Amino acid sequence: MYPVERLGIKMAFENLSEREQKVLACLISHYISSADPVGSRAIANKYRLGISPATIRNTMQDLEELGLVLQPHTSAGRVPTDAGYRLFVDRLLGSEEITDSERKTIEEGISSHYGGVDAILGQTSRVLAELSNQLGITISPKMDNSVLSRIELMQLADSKVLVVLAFHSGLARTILVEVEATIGLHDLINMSQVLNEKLAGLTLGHIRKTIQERLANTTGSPRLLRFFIDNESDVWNNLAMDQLHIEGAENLVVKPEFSDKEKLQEIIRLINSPIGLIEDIRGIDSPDSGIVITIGAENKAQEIQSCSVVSASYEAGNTRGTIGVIGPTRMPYAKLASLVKTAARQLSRVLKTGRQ
Amino acid sequence: MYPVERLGIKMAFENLSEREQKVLACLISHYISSADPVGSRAIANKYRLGISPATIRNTMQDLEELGLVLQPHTSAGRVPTDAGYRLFVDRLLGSEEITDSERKTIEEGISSHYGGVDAILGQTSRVLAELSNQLGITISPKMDNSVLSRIELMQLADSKVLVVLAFHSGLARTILVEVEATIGLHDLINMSQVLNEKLAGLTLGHIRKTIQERLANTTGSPRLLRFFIDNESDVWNNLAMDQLHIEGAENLVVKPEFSDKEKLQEIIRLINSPIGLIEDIRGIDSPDSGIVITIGAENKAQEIQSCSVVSASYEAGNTRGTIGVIGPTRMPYAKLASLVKTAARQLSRVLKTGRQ
DNA sequence: TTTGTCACTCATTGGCAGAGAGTGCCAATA
DNA sequence: TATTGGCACTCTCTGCCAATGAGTGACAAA
Repeated sequence: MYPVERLGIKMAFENLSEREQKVLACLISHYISSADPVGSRAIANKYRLGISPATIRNTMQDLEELGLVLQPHTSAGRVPTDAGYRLFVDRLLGSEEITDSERKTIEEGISSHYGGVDAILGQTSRVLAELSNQLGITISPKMDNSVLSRIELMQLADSKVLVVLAFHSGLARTILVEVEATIGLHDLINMSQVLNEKLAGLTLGHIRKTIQERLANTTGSPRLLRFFIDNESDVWNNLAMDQLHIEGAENLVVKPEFSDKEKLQEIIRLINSPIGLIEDIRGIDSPDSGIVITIGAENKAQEIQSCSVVSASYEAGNTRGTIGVIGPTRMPYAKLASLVKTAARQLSRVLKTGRQ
Repeated sequence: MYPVERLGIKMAFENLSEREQKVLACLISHYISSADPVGSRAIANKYRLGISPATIRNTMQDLEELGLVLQPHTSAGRVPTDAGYRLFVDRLLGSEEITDSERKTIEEGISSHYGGVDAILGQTSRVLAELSNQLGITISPKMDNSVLSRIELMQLADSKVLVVLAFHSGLARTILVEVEATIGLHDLINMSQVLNEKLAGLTLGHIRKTIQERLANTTGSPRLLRFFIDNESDVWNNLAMDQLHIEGAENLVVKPEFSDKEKLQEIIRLINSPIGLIEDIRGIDSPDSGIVITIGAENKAQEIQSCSVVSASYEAGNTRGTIGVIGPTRMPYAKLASLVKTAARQLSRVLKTGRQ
């Protein structure tokens, strides 16, 4: 309640006895695979800690007072709380290397693709979902920091112009614009050149803010220019929206945490229109590109407050993106951490070597 | 079993008495909204047919002998069979107009978008899912029949070339190709021009078959040419693969037909990698662009044999695509038929008027 | 041919007892 | 003083049984 008390609890976290740590670790390990409340006897039998169930019971009572575990009901075993997972992840988590076959799947799955960065990200989220048995997510390189490398205009049949924007990060986006009439080839090339001169080399964020002045005295197709300049068309804001790929909904269906249909429906709805989720996950980027784990209620998005997110960032040109997995808080953190880390590294490598 | 018998049953279908038709129609209507086996009393009470429950029971026995309904167990009401739905759809289906608000949603949801045809199709499947409360699906215009309107090469940083292909149907696709080194601007323009001369105006199917001869004596970047010509790179086959958008998985979660988790998982897996589904749904295109309904086991794909598909085709340039909804056989066919029909019309209109 | 009635079937529900898992507490122990 | 074994207690889960109720099939009457 009061800061002082919270501090007290914090101190207790630090001062957990060896035994309490061990019991907590065993309990969580066991719970992660069983999904059932863990009793003292189960721990005593499965892990040879050299202490009796009665002692474990006493220890578990202490852990419960610290808010690290809880009992669903009086005569049940214990289940970790968010705080328990937090402590486990921060201080008790061993490293668990991925297998050779998993590494191979990552290297083969996350590889150059003529579909470009978008296709690679799609594949990455599929690989993450498959290997983690959770939701696999990828967020495109932060568009606002992406440097526009080229902009090209292409006349289609009728009165349509296809605008192709290529970014240093390797991303390419196309936009279809309706213009007044067929623009002459010469005019189009001319306009392309001017646009490149005025916009190429700038970040999208920069372009968004200064587009009006930059294109103020430009000549060319009025409708095309208006499309670029008018706030109403909202092109630049839309371009700046990062893309999110989520795969693996089928993995959640069979998890006991989602046996409640309402809950399952809610999260599937979130997957299909993940508005807001991007900022939430991005917000937890670590500066040193390490693994970031947010647990349960630590997540801002309402819908995933009983889930955890294991994420890492990757490099793409001069900007970064984020990948990760989402699943119930009961997840194999150590394993997923090394999975996500390996995948992020592989993704950075693929995007860097230009093998894409 | 034998053709003769099948014919017998067919004849019986044709010769259903007025009363049998009415009872079947009532039974199906009721079952569609209740999802519970329908008893004779329920029909007698809800629909004023002027006959007693006992008579209805007799009629239902006849319908069961014809294979149009069945009893899950002895003391239960009746449930329609695939054949029952088939007959209902073919001969008893009234038309049910969509509401004004639904029409409005369709017209606003399926509208021009600077994301091009792909974005419009994505929106269409979302609108279909939302209004139908089932899965909404769209299949891109048949690529093999799509006429290539322009092909453009664009030098990116490093040794990458972005190939942009625009089709008459309004679709645009980009491909990233790794080349030996930076190609001079002049060479690139030159190559673009040659490619356009040799390929523009042809269907993708035509290009696939004749690409080797067509580009045989072309000069330009060897790696780029090899990419286009080599069977190994498989570009053209991949380009020819139609895109499928499916939305609305959240709608299925709460349907009693998918209370079995295995079943739900199976269909969500299908949604995420719908290999084969495209051909199945395409295969049922009607020539006259009307509504096509396939029921239960009529579907080829194993995973949707307890589902029905309501589909219609739309026009895009000089080729066609398909849209529709998928859901359990227990679906409001009349309503969905007019929904899909309206959506297909709107989609054709949007793609035609060049407002995209 | 239609209808009312009656016996019969079968899924569902609620109550209840017993089993089992697990705890908290306490006294004995090392 | 920390640990342990024992024991009473709590709570869930399962199976069983009877009652309920929806629905049918069959048959005789209208």
